[in-house]
Amino acid sequence: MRLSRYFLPVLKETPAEAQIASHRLMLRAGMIRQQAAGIYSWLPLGYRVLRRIERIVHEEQSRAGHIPMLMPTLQPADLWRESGRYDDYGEEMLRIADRHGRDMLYGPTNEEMITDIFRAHVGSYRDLPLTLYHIQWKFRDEIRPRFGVMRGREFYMKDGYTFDLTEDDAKHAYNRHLVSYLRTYERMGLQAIPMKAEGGPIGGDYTHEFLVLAETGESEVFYDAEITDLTFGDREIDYDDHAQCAAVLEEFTSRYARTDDTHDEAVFHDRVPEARRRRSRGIEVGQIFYFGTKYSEPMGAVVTGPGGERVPVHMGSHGIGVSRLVGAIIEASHDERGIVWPEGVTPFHCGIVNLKQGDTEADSACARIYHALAGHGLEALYDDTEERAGAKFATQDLIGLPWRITVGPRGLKNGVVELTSRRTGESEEMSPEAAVARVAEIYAGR
RNA sequence: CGGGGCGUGGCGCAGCCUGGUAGCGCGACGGUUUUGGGUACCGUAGGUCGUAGGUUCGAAUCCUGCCGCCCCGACCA
Repeated sequence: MRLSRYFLPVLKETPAEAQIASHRLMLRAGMIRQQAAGIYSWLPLGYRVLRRIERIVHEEQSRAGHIPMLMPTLQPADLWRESGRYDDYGEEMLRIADRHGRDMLYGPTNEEMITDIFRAHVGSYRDLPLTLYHIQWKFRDEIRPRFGVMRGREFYMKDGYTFDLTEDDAKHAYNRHLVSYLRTYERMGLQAIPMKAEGGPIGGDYTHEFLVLAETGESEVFYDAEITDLTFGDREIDYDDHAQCAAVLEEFTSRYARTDDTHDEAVFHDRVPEARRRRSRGIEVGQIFYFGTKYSEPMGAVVTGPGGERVPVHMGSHGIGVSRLVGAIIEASHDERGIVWPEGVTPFHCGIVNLKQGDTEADSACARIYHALAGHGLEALYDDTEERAGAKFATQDLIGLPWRITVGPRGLKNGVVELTSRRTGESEEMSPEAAVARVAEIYAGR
């Protein structure tokens, strides 16, 4: 993409309303624009990141054998009356009436709807296990939205629903989700720690939240320092293997790690030596629940078992806050100059800065590099504007592309361009071909 | 929802207390500058002062209602 033809409304000054780094940087980098309290438009750069995160989520869900679908944002109130949550959810649910006066709501989640779909079409234990998920916009009418997309009212979320015949099978579905989530977050360059949590209005007490450690997190967290040494990496996993998934859950949840909701100071002291006790803050980027028959029973989601008996299915729901992740990643990865995107989610793989637009050598070198990168399947943001070098660098640093190739007449005289890492700030001079090859190598396999 | 604050060109702000016909910086646009970390200078455009009403000869400024936004708390994927 040539910057001169792109839509990237960067701001030099920080809008007054932004209090935390991710919100400030998303506004300054032209990623979002607030339309109402807690409601945002996603401008092209922000939209790219959102889509990349979404794609990673889809890929990892697919790997775990989960089936994508799409449910609507607006739901009929009657479904929620069946589960009893129409009243329980309270003011946080946005209620609407259509022209006929029928009660509708903008869905904050989809347990009722998926249960309705299930009961209409699934009747036998032979159809289980089943995991359906979708990625859709949700709305929770927070009393006080803040922190940009980290705590908006409208948010984009992956929510998956598991249906199993027995509690044991449902626990495996839970474990499988935990494993797939570990992979998902790692691909985004994040360490998200599963912590024992509380059910909240979704219900259920078999649940973990995934938290990214950050000063600006909404939750206070307490954990054993050893847990931050764990990584899932690229280990082989068979998602159908109950024992293997259970072992991963054991590995990642056996150490003390809890949010303030479930924290127990006595247990913390008892189980964790003082030197390893950590108290910090975290951003919740996902949560997994097993809640048994909480919805299947009242809503009649039953199947016929092997012995001919009619039994309510065991369910779980599992969420990843896709839009919130954009903010969380920035909270975890930025510096005083701007965002530092992990390679897995960056909106463009590489920036190209032409220091002397209009110089024949520089222009053609930039064009060659741009096309060579494209040949490797890599997208570059080529700054072909008439700005001064300083302004171009400042913009690059702000929007945080992990790699930058700087091209100018001075270097080209010696046959070199400069490859710079956003994260370390280190630059290296090399031929244009070598720079392209290096960037291609960095992204190989991603 | 309780407490506090703010709405003035795209962004950041001054002006309000003490009423007199709207200003600064950044940005945008047109030039000059030819430039390796937000260059300098000249010029231009852009504002129903959130909104409705009231007081007044006269309201951005004083009064009242409403709307919106932000901060602290409670709440929260």
